[in-house]
Amino acid sequence: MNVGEVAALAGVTVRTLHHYDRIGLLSPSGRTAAGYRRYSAADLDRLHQVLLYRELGFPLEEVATLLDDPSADPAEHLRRQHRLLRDRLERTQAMVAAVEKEMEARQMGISLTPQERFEVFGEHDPEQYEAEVQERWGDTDAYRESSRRSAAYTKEDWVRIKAEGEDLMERMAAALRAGVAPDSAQAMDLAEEHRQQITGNFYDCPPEMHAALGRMYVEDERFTATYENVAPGLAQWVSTAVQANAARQG
Amino acid sequence: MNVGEVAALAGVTVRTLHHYDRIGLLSPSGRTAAGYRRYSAADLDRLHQVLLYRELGFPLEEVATLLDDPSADPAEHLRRQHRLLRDRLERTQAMVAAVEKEMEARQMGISLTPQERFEVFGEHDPEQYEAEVQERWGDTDAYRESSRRSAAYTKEDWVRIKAEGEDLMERMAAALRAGVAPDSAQAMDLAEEHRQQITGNFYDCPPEMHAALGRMYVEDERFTATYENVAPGLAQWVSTAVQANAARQG
DNA sequence: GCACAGCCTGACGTCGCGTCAGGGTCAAGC
DNA sequence: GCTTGACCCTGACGCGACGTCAGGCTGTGC
Repeated sequence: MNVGEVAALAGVTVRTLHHYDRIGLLSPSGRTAAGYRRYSAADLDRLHQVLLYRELGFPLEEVATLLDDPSADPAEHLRRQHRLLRDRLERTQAMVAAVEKEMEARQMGISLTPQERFEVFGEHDPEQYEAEVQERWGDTDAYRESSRRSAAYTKEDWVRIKAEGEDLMERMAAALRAGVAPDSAQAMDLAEEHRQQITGNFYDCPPEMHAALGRMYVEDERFTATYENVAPGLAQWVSTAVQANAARQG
Repeated sequence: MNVGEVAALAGVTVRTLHHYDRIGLLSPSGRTAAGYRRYSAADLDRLHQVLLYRELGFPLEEVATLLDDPSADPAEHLRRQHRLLRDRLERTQAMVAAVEKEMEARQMGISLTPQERFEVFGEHDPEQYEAEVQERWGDTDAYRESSRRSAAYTKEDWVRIKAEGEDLMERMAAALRAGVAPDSAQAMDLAEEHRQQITGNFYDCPPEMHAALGRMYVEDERFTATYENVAPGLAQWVSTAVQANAARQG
């Protein structure tokens, strides 16, 4: 195959292939009399490896040493790629969860600390800056309160959404006080309404995602506090209802 | 907060913050008398947004226009980030699946086409090279079908498929050890079962294609090794049986 | 008052290509 | 046999997003 064909097949530019040739990362196994690059099936194979490692963030020089390592058979590359991809999957999931948490926090009128927000980036020691931040941003509650107000009163939409959320939470609290079991149909309906509210106002939230969110309500003290503030035991009640609803749907 | 502290908190270098200041992407809201950069909570907020969009592959200039767009409220950024992250999640999952597919294929002695391997990269026009693929790699429909079916496979499917394959191989080895002739009806039945297995699990494999596959078992050392590992002489035995079966059917 | 960590502003280097410029090649059609 | 247009070649410069000094000012603890 010629460069153009390979480029189109692999989804890269011709210039990229030229570059890889120049730096010795991927030199086509043949040339025509006129000097045209000719790529063999083995070359395509190598290109595939190159692109995978590149996608995983390796600098090209490192990719070359990896692929030229004679002690590494293809299966080893597959295993490594698999491991790295799964790492990445985990990280992306963590980031998705972080964004969802932030959305949820906004809806509930609480604001996360900078530490929480940056948690998903780089693996620094979470303890390290905690004291300092406390000192600088003052009492975290006050800081949150100020953020809450500014966030709550800027947009009208926001007010409506928040009102809907509070209305639902009130009805959930009422159900709890009335002794409705969290795994009853009525509780699950309320949970489903909660899911619909998220889906309608924020992002598509399938049942499993909702279940994960529900777990957060009891695991994260700030969410717990918000619910407990409305009615004691509500966090656990909602969490159970949400998960029961997810199980019902799944 | 000073640059160094912000840098440590956010997991970036001081130089990066200098850079963001220089290009006007993130200028700290204050400076000390000595010219030290001082970052406020709002600056951290913006930095967080910047890092998220950067992670998602946006060039910095575009990040600036996104964040400076007065018509986009925070919730809109969250929704966009959420959408993009979920896209990325899907893509990564597809890549993981592709690597797993390659691993399983290797173990089963089936090798994938370059097209299948590159599928996960860039969204090139699938029609574009169809003719060429047809010419070079054989029947397109068969390969497309293979991709289609494989795409839907879960991990359990793979386990099952692999187990079926191993079971059949074991019975073939037993037949070989029992002295069953490779061109006997019994051997041909086993070969036919092999063909059905491919057709059921991967792609429609008519007898002629199966015969070609059979030839590969002795011609390609990778396939040969897989079979010979189970029982000496098995590669040749299977190859003969497969071709006898194809002749019987044709 | 001094050591030493931390901050500043240039300014040049690097990586992974993008993007011309200037020129040869190849298959098709007239 | 000649043109046309798509494709290929090799420089060579440009660019984005920083890394990495260099040379000098600042702020804090002993």
